[in-house]
Amino acid sequence: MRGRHARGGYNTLGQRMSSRRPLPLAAGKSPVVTDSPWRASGERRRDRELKREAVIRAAARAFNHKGYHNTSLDDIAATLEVTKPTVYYYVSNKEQLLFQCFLAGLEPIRAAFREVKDLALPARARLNAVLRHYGAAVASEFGWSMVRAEDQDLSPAMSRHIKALKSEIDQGIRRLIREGVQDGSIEPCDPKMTAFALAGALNWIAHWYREDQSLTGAEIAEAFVTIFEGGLRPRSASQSATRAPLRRRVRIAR
Amino acid sequence: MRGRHARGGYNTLGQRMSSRRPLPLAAGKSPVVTDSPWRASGERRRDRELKREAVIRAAARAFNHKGYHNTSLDDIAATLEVTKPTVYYYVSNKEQLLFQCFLAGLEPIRAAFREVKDLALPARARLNAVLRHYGAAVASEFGWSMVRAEDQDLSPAMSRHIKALKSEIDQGIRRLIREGVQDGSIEPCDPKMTAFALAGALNWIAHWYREDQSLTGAEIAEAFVTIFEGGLRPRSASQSATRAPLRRRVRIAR
DNA sequence: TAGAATACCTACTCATGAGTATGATTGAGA
DNA sequence: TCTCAATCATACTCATGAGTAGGTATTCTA
Repeated sequence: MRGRHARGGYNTLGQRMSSRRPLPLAAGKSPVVTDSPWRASGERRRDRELKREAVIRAAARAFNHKGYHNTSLDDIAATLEVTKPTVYYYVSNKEQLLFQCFLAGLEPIRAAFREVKDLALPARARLNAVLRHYGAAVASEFGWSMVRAEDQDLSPAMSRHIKALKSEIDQGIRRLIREGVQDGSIEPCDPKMTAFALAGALNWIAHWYREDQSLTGAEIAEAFVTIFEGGLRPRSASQSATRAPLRRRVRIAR
Repeated sequence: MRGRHARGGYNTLGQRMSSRRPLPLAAGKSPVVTDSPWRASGERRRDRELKREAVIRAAARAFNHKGYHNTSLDDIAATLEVTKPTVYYYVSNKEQLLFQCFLAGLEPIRAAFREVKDLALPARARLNAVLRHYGAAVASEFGWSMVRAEDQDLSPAMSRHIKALKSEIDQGIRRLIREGVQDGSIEPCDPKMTAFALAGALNWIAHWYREDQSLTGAEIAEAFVTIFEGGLRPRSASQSATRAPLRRRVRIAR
């Protein structure tokens, strides 16, 4: 039932589609909105997988825009210009829908880990590459489903499943950090806390990206990586860090 | 039908608020009072403000535990061992309830800004102090309401209100970063992106803190500040980052 | 001690939305 | 062309939960 989700179908999901009618959410930089495979012509076409993906993508957009609980399956159906039973024809229930969105968003991150696995680079560089993909994924239309979906909304079984997948990513990041500390490319640190900090900063993109799309997800990730790498404390040889000029004790007018 | 909650189950998270006056409740770290003001004795006491705060605290715990949409006002009432109309006697509606939780969580952060305002310290030190309070607030029982509450769940007016309050915090962080860059205590950087990264990492605590309470919120914030300050790239002169040992080279990409 | 104000409860209304039973229609293969 | 499976719609069921109407009990006050 959920067999073919990750095989090769979703790598195109996050990026390009075309449309004629502007949908509620303006999907960012790339001038894109989807049109449903239904609207195309009067005929009833048989493209099960294509339509199924369209349903998932429409759901992702709706969740991203209104949240999971404020999105009804009637809404999603209306977006696609079909009716609710049609949606249920392609997906078993709302929870599955959210889960599929989650998987679609997660896949590029897992791909990034695989891609980086055998690269002849210090671990910090490999970590950075993963983080860039991570940021792009979180800023994608599936970002909400990956990041903001609450495990309380899911059945226990599915909650466990999602937690396992998230944990896999988390462990991957920690592992890269550990390797970096070992090969000297990363300053010694607590891998667990560092992973939390990095992933948190990136995950949070899903909370504000809709408001401010002046940068792409990858660009944001790039900026974050720069910040994390350098650190806030000045690196200049002057060592002004510990002896920065003190302020005068005055109130500064706002 | 949702099962009833155990009566004394939430003690470990409990926090006491300064039961003073109509002042908003704060997410301090003082020890516990879990009992609802109702079940104390058979008599019907008249402590409107105290009871109101108990309602808000119970709501915060429930939201934190099950999410906003999965928490009914009947649930909250059951926790307090009263009925739903009693809850409505103290708060006008569910949205207000969430808003009050939000305010309760936010207050300590605003207080931290005020507290730090006139300190004779470099801006980086003042920023760190704020971030520590920030982390503690996010890990408090009001953390969920501050961080994970979706603006889609709120009326437009209230959404604007909350956004304004959040923006105030954001601007405060950016300001401290700018000051730090000017007084030389912070490495030159983009204040906006840096603020996003810092706040994001800290906000994310609200997503995982329930699962892992091995550290207090302040301790987590402390660890994060250390990471942020130092940066990932090694500072020791001996270990040049760009010259870290390469792994076996299998493939070169990107 | 008799109102009056406060505090609380029982028992509703009503809207929403997930999910389905059932039947109609269409496309593809024979 | 004829059939059957795939596709899709109409029109429901049913559970949940926000919010309320109206009454009861308790405490305060004059």
